[in-house]
Amino acid sequence: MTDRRDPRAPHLARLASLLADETRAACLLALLDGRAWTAGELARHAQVAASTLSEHLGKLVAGGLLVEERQGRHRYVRLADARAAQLVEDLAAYVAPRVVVRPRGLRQAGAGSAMARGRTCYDHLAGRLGIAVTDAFTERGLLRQDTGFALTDAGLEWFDSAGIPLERTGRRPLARACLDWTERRPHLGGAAGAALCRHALDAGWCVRIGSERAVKVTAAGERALSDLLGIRPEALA
Amino acid sequence: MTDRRDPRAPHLARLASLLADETRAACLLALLDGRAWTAGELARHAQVAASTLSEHLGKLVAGGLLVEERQGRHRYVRLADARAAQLVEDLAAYVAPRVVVRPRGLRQAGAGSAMARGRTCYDHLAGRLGIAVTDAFTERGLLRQDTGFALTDAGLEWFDSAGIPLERTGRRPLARACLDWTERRPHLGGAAGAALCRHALDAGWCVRIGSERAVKVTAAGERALSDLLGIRPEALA
DNA sequence: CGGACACTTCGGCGTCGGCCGAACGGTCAC
DNA sequence: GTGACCGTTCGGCCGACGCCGAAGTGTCCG
Repeated sequence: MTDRRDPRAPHLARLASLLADETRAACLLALLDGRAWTAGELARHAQVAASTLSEHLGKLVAGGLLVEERQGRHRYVRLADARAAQLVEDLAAYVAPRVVVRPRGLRQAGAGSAMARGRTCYDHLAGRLGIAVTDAFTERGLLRQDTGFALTDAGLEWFDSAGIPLERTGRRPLARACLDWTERRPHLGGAAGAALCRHALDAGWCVRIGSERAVKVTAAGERALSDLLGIRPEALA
Repeated sequence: MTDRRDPRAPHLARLASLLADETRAACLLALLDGRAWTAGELARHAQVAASTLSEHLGKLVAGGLLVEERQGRHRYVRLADARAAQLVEDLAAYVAPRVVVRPRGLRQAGAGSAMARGRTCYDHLAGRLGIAVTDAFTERGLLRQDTGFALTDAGLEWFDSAGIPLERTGRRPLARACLDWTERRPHLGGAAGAALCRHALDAGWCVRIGSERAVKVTAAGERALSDLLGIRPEALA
């Protein structure tokens, strides 16, 4: 009979109120690409006055969801850390089923379909590329999804033999399921997903397209993915 | 250069706004025990007028986070499903580090310490009891936490030999890490955690204390946990 | 030094939403 | 039926907040 409110309630409400505004939500979703945006870019993206956005950024930074970096007359902001990104992802995944499925005309949009082919999701790979990698991991017994979500011993060896170092620092789990928005299936996130994505960009397996979060697999990338994971180029088309 | 807001933004903001009120947050946290509360119980718990709470419940039900069940002059509400519970858990876990650690006097509160010993977290076990079970699973190679969070083959066999059926229906993962609020460590959630908790209550391994979410391990429960998982009674004290 | 630019601060406007008490309607017990 | 009880609806109050444009501060460049 403790008819006392939970002490977490005020904190929970304050956190949620940060996300409870459509403009701030749009900013956070945009920042899910993991890169740093200037205040001006975000203002244009969200279609509000610069003054309005400045106040929003103040709240998000004060609330700890974003961190800022001042360079000259620019204010760069990005998601504070993997936890913050995970939070936004979780919320977005919850509402994903309610978002209308985009009608895909055959000749639909180059920009949208590039994003659907491959993109980054904070610091790991997503889109058809992310799913193809996750499927390949699972089929080859490197990743176990049937009883949870974890790398297998063979998976650890794969990273080792591929020369991709896994940082087991901090409390971030090695493997974590991240629900893919366009594919509606989980892909590989966590420290392993981040390491793989970093290596893929460093080694030239894929490159960023324009200033957006979309990525494109290179010819070298197709060879590497085929050799190391048995992924056929068609799976990425 | 798509300076178009993400279509998920409005949905995300509306979902977050449901959690962005302190009174509603207190209700959702209370409902995390997985049971159904009447509107009156919640009003007393949250310390607001019945009329105020009625409106809050209307919003939470309309938003799909709660489901209601009318019985005579009572309106029972509970969390809609495991996804909704997971959502509240995720948010609460995010703010957990900011919640002041309760000063534990030696002779501190019977009610609080009973909750710390063992409780339900939506539909699985939490508190020291939940942690003890999770640790035992991990030490005995039934659960893998070092590379993610998943049951092992030995874990599947354990459930089988213990006569606890695992429902692999729906998309709910078998094992999922749920951050324990009092212990600050992950415990076993997901379908396997739910099945284990259900069995523990059905088989009389533990019983609910009063009307709260706290549970107490019985003598039979101590024997069963010792025999099946090697958990010493001292670990539960 | 002067002008263009990026961002912030401020004042003011309008809206939204949480809160209550009072009145109402449905349910149960005697 | 009569009264106690639980929940809902309504009206009204008030504070919080998102939005803008205008003015101000600091930075970069020629």
